Amino acid sequence: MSEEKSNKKAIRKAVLLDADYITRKDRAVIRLIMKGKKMFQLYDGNFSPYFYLDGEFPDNFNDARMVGKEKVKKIVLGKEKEVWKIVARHPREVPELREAIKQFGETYEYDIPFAKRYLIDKDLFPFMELKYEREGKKLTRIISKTKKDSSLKDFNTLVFDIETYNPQGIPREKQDPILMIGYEENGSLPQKKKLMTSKKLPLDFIEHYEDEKSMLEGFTQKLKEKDIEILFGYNSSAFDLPYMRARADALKTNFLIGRDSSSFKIQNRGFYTVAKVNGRMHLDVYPIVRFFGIIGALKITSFTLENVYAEMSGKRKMNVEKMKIWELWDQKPEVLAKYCSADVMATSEIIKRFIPTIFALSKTVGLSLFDISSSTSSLLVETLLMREASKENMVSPNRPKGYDPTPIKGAYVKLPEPGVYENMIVFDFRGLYPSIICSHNVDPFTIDCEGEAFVSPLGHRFCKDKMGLVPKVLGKILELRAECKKKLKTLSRNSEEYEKINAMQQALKILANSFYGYLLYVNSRWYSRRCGESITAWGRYYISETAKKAEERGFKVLYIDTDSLFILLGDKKKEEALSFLDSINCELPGNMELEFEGFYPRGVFVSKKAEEKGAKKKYALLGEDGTIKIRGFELVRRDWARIAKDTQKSVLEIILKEGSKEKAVKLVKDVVERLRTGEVPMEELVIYSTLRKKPGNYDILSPELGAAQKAIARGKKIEKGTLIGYVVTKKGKSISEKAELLEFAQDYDSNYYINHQIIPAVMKILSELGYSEEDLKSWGKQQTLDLFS
DNA sequence: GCGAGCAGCGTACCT
DNA sequence: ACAGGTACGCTGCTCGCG
Repeated sequence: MSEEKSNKKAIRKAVLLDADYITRKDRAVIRLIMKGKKMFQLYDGNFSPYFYLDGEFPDNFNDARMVGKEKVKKIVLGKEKEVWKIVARHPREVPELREAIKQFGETYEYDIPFAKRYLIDKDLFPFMELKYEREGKKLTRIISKTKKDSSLKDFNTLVFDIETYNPQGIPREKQDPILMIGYEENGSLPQKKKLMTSKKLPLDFIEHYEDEKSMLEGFTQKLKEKDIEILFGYNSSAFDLPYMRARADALKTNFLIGRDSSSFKIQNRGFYTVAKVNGRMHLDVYPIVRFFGIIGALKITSFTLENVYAEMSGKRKMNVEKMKIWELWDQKPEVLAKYCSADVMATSEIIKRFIPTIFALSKTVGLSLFDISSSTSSLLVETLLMREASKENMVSPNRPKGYDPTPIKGAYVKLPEPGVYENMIVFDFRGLYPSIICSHNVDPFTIDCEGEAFVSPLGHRFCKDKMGLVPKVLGKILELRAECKKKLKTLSRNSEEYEKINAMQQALKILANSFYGYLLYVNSRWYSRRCGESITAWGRYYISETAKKAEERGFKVLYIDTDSLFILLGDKKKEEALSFLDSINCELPGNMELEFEGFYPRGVFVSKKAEEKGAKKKYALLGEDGTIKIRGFELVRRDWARIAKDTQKSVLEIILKEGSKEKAVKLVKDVVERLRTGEVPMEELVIYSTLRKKPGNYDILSPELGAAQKAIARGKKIEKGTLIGYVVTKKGKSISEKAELLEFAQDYDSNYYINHQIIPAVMKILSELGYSEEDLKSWGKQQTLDLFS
């Protein structure tokens, strides 16, 4: 039976992937990106843009851009009201029409993208399988929808990476050719790894092309032939794709990678620019990895492909000097080929790790994979809330116009007494803020109500009888996550099902943890200072109450930070601490729960620099299995030289595991000696720091800015956001004068590294083990070097 | 004109 | 372009002294 060109009504099934809209005869038509056996498009012309007005029109009001209006009953800012639903002629006219109408009252939901509006109104989510009726390419009716358990393996995927000639260091797209295109289809099957290039190389994965032009054309052809549905790259939106298109232009050919033989469009989305390809999903892994970094799910300091792969897998991938790629091509092209191939492999590994969570987020939130890939956590929460608001017949609130810039009072952090301790137990509240929100019905529209209420320590009242939208949505997320966790226990690790549910669980965790921040984010629709400050006030209340009760039970509370509690076991048994835990949990409201985090035979808290007081957020704990948990120390910071970090780490390990001050001092002495004799390689002396502003916008000349300025003078391109890796050299007075990028540094200032890096990093810890104040002072005043000679 | 002392800029970290 | 709490190095200013 032929499906083509049939104008008869037909019933079909296919999976929804994304939606956007096109304009036909001045009308906006929704375009659904679907996948049956193949990806295709379906059109729905029966949907119009609209927004709401809470106010009254003058009788004679007329506007050609307004094609309809009706009174509807809605819940607006928590109150039931009659408002006007105003239907616009075309989405692009909505802003203008709203301008014309806003004088008559408060307008709402005028800034929701049209396709997003469609998905929300129809309650459609990506990866739903739709059973629908169509006439040709027109969708006439959705008969049913079911959530589909799609994952990466259901798609034809291609991961790619290009290498370019760069005799000037940075490749120039008008003249420097693309040398190779490495790619891999459908996961990491070795036989699917290939490399397109114009040199004939004795490697089994080479696909030879006559020249650069035919290689580019071959790539486009490949996407078509293999019917690629998801195209992955690393930083491909900013580099690979634009470069390929520029080369195609220069070579007078096309770069039409879309299913409809279009090219791609660069979209600016907040932080990131992403390249949108029609009819295929292009997903740039770089912004995805950045997202995981920003929310703290991936704790790394640099987001280069090399570093992400190394940190994620613990393996090192083959690397080459970027500046010398052109030389490799000329002299050792097979090395370059292997490198390119290694980049593809690394990208592919990163995809395996992160894309399942992106799928889970997409299914849960209802944004397409492409949208999720450039999303922020606030957008995720907001989309969830808007969808639920729509179901509850609520109008989504507008973003706040003005706000109080003074921050609200946040978490409680207890000042620790510096010292080395034995036998500590750490408890923490499981999802403290999310559980407070749900257990106390914290919502911008349940606040300050009459009647029964949860009263926050600040006196804000959250009513008990009407559940707010925020706790309702968050509660569902928490419930779903609990179900996932339960199911995971019944599954064997490494199974496909486990992976999928684990990814879902991770996605739900990301979402749950984003609600508190969202409520205080100044551009959020549900912004509420009073909710935010109530949450932290409850947080402070519960953690300090718990500490108080621990003290009453005879435990010494060493340290508290936000939701975690460090207690000293003293002469008590572990069981006693655990029964204390139970007693706390009996009294906690709702889904709040204190958890046993761990037992630590030994731990160290240090004092603040140049002060007797303890330092907060800086400690090291030795676990029962011998692992050491380190927080806040210089050694976890990227703006300290590796030599200092490594030394500090060794000192910590010696102190915690062996308790030997002498051994630690000996080690420090050796390092100082190596520094003094110039044996330490430059790489261990690099200090990394980001220029968060434009180089010209600083009031103060910091070392990293000094290094950057000198590099700029030598023709390097350095802009806002660049990570500067510098070495402190001998030349100059101030540190900023001495600082040079690693690549330009000729020598290093051993005095600086000894007195400003090694000594401060280790003295803190050593001083907790018997170094007296006198020792400390004499270290500071005397020639530091003498002490070590 | 110069060094000591200090405030505040700036970054990265913790939960 | 999700929050607030915190440490701390460095710069560049003020101040006191000469």
